[in-house]
Amino acid sequence: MVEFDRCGINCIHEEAVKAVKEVLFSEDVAISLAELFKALGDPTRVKILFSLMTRELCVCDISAVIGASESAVSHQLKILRTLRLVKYRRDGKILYYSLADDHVEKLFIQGLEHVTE
Amino acid sequence: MVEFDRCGINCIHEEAVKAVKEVLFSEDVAISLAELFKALGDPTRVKILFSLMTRELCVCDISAVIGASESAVSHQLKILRTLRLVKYRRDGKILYYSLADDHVEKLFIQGLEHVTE
DNA sequence: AATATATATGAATATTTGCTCATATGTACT
DNA sequence: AGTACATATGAGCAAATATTCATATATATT
Repeated sequence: MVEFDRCGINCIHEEAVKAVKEVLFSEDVAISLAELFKALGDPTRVKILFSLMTRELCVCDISAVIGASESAVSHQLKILRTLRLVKYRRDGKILYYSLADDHVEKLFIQGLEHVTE
Repeated sequence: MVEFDRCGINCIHEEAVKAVKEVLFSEDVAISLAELFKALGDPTRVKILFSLMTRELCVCDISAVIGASESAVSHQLKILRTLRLVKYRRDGKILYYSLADDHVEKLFIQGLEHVTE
């Protein structure tokens, strides 16, 4: 077994590093989690999602509510769709967007708990 | 009162827009929330935080566990510190980092629920 | 004081990202 | 078929970001 001695005796805690590494999830999971949080990590997307917590809305409504161009909203909605955070139904020319499930709400509640503390 | 008619009758749902706007949190809260999630939205920081879920670790340990340079880890730790996601205690030359509270764990659990579904 | 070590910080750089503008797609209506 | 409208998409650009490298700071040891 290779000794870990890049730092002095007191720095690298060999057992700790090994123990943590054993528990560590896969690289893939880390990346997926980061992607999810990154999607939530933009003011425009936060506002879109928060708007949708109230009720389903079309792109045009969202644009009016949050004060962003329809194109910008559409681009952001694509990201949220890809991550299955929102879904939509079509009614004629209009697409009504809504939250895909209750995960976003739960994450927002947890997040707000941290932010407003 | 100003009529909202940028789109045709069927597009902008005036009552919906007004109702949602009334409920909408402040711009500041949206930005704070986005900042929090953005901090969680990077693979390196996800790995750092996940490592710390196991036990407290020094910078050097974290670097070894996640396979990133100590400088990179230190830079990311600064961001996590600023957002009060991690704290540290000093023991001589070594700084031991740990999670600031249980918010991160809760957010990760919620996030994983969405990702692994 | 001088040296070594653990970590922090600043500058520089390459990549990513969010927006705008122009254009395309899909649906409804005539 | 042709027009209008709601939304999507692609290219281009400015701003943000994560890393590396060099240097600074803080603590311990001699």
